[in-house]
Amino acid sequence: MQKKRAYHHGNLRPALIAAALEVLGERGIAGVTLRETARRVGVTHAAPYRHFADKAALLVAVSERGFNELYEQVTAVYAAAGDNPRDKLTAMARAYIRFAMERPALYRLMIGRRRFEPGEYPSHDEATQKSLSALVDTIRGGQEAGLIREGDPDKLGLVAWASTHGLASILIDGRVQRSAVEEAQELATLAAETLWEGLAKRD
Amino acid sequence: MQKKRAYHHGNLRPALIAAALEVLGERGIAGVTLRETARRVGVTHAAPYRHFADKAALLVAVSERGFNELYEQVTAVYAAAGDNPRDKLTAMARAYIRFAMERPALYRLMIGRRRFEPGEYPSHDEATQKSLSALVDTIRGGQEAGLIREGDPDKLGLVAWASTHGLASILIDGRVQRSAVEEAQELATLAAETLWEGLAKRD
DNA sequence: CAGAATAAGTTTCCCTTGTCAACATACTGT
DNA sequence: ACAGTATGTTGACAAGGGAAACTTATTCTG
Repeated sequence: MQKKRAYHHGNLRPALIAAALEVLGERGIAGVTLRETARRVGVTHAAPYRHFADKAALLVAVSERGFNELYEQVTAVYAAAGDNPRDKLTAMARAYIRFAMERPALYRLMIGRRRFEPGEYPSHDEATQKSLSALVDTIRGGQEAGLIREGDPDKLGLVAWASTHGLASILIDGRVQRSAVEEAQELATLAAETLWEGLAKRD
Repeated sequence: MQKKRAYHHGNLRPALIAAALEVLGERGIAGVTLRETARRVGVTHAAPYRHFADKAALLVAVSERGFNELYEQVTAVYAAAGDNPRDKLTAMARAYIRFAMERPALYRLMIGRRRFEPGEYPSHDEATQKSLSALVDTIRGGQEAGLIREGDPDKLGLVAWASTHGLASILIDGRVQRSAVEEAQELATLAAETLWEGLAKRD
């Protein structure tokens, strides 16, 4: 069944998302073009409009997939790490940084200036939220265990996320030389530990 | 002298930078177009090429200006804050966040994916470095005063910068509701204090 | 099972943009 | 004055996003 690809592709939407992801990896975010994406799937440049309102919608879909993958990776290490909130935090930071380092363009797409109003793509919002929940959970857990100081867990979570995201962002944008994944992991650990100390409850 | 604008503009280069900065503020980074910029200055669409190799070069020039302004604002509060490194750090973080909140598109341009190879625009590299020096200086100062733990000041500075930049980035990309400048300042303070605690030397 | 809807692609067009080449004009130094 | 050089202008091109009109498959009804 050589899938001669009749008039109808069959499942163009996911195919487009995959192709866009591919282009994203090869040429970066500015290199993602509706036409090139369509080309790769073997369809004309206007075909995508049957599945996405516009280019932004396609990018949002790609971004959403990215968040889902990030979620999986982060929760995996979250579960694998011991009960110690500190270890969980460090493990998550490392996984987060690793994700960003391995797929910089995707990460930038996900985290960069949002291309839509909140509520416009509910499933994307949801995927974003999910990805961050483990972090806030950890902080809440640390507070309950008396290890982390009092304070709105959402705000503390924001601070925690910010420091990790900031490091990822700086690393992938090459504003710093040490951009090898391994060294990045060290820095992730350093940042996570610094963060933990900063959040810790003082006796 | 109505500056009928003869054939020669006179100082097109700075005018273009200013115009681009204006467009950047109004329409965001994607809205900055060579043609629109030229239009605002009252010059034809190809004129900019006499002063900038391409669009990227213009954006780099704008970014450089941004870094110089950031530098001024940060060093101003750095100097104004007392001798206490902790206060200096907090003041700088607040100034940094304020800058980003007030000119989000410019900040994104400055800090986003770099559009050139290191060394390609030396003066830009320099402006970037300068802007961050105060931060590393503060950390070094804190170490000398025995307030901050040992460790490579550059690495600690990177962590410090990361947490501030991360917060700025999250705030301006609207991934969080509280985006008013005032509330952002509170978060900046929280982040800076957390950071300080994380960096502090334990007895 | 025959149509009629409808979904999914395709062709054509249009407009904007970045960039380049060829041409025009103002300034500068001699 | 005038050649040479900056600095602008015109015109052309290709690539992209997007819209409209047209074409095929699929699917749903009676």
